[in-house]
Amino acid sequence: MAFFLSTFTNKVDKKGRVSVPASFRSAVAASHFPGIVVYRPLNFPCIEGADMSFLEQLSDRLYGDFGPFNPDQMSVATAILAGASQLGFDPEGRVMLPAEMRDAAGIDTHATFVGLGRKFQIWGADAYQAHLKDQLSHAAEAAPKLPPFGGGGQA
Amino acid sequence: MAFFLSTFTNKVDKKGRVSVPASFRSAVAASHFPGIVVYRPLNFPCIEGADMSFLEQLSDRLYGDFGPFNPDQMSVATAILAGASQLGFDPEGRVMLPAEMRDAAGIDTHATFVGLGRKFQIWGADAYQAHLKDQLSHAAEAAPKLPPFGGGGQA
DNA sequence: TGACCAACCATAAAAAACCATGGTATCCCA
DNA sequence: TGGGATACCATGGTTTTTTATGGTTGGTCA
Repeated sequence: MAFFLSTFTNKVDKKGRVSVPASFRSAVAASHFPGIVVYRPLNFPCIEGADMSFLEQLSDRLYGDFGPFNPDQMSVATAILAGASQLGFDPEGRVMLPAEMRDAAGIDTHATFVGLGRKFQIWGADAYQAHLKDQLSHAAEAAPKLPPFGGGGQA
Repeated sequence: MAFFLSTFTNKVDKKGRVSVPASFRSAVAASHFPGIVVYRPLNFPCIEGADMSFLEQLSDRLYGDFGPFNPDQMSVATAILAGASQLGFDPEGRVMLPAEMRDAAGIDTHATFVGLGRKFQIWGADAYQAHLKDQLSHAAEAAPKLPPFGGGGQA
């Protein structure tokens, strides 16, 4: 499955087009759908995206963990999957962000793409600066509670 | 997974390129991505690096142990993955260190690669001299306090 | 016809590939 | 064992390609 790293800030032109970072494009190139899938996360004022198989896996997991007729599952599936969009690349590797998502995320002239492993986020450039600060201080507390991983050291 | 040993100091040219030690290169050669992945550790003024599967493992482990929307998971993922970069080798085995990382680590003209097993660090050559001194004296005190490990005997 | 959307073309900046070189350690053979 | 040849590695500069970005054109649907 695709893997996303690093942070990139690109410009949104007046037609709403944004270049998807080249490394993100090549990450999803192998996928069945040649583009990205975006949705509104529940907990942050931003857009989240991934390749198609990530959403398929998320769906499978919801059904697997809760069963197909569980109310919690249904509400989460509706909130995420029903609002999702497939965005194809134009010949230059750009996408058009849906207007409602852009508004919801407060994306104006500059969009920041944030690689988070199997998925990524898209923030308004200014909002992300503040968010990053929060996350870093939160991570300092949260990191020791998380399971250790390779290298034998603190990451 | 790749394994890194020894210490090497190489020159950084004015374009920010550094030769990755040959033994580090061959360590990651088997990996899917032909290059290294670097990120800013939380606790030291240096750069840390590993092969791609190290970060994939970290990411998948976070997503596996917690739901995909857990706040602790998200903050750590943001701190590490969003600040990470994939650095591909040029045909001569060099990488371009991102400017912000070079600044954050105080790397000027000479970069010191420090093998630490599953991962490695990159320091400014001068800063590393001081750091090494600290670590050595600290290790002498810390070693006896470590719990015994493998083989059944005292280390 | 007018608004919207998708492809096309152009350009400047940044990144990657290419080519050349000097030094060092290693191998081979007399 | 000595000396030359050789392979490898780190380094520097130049060229080519990619990427991000802006504008323009053509088509489509209401």
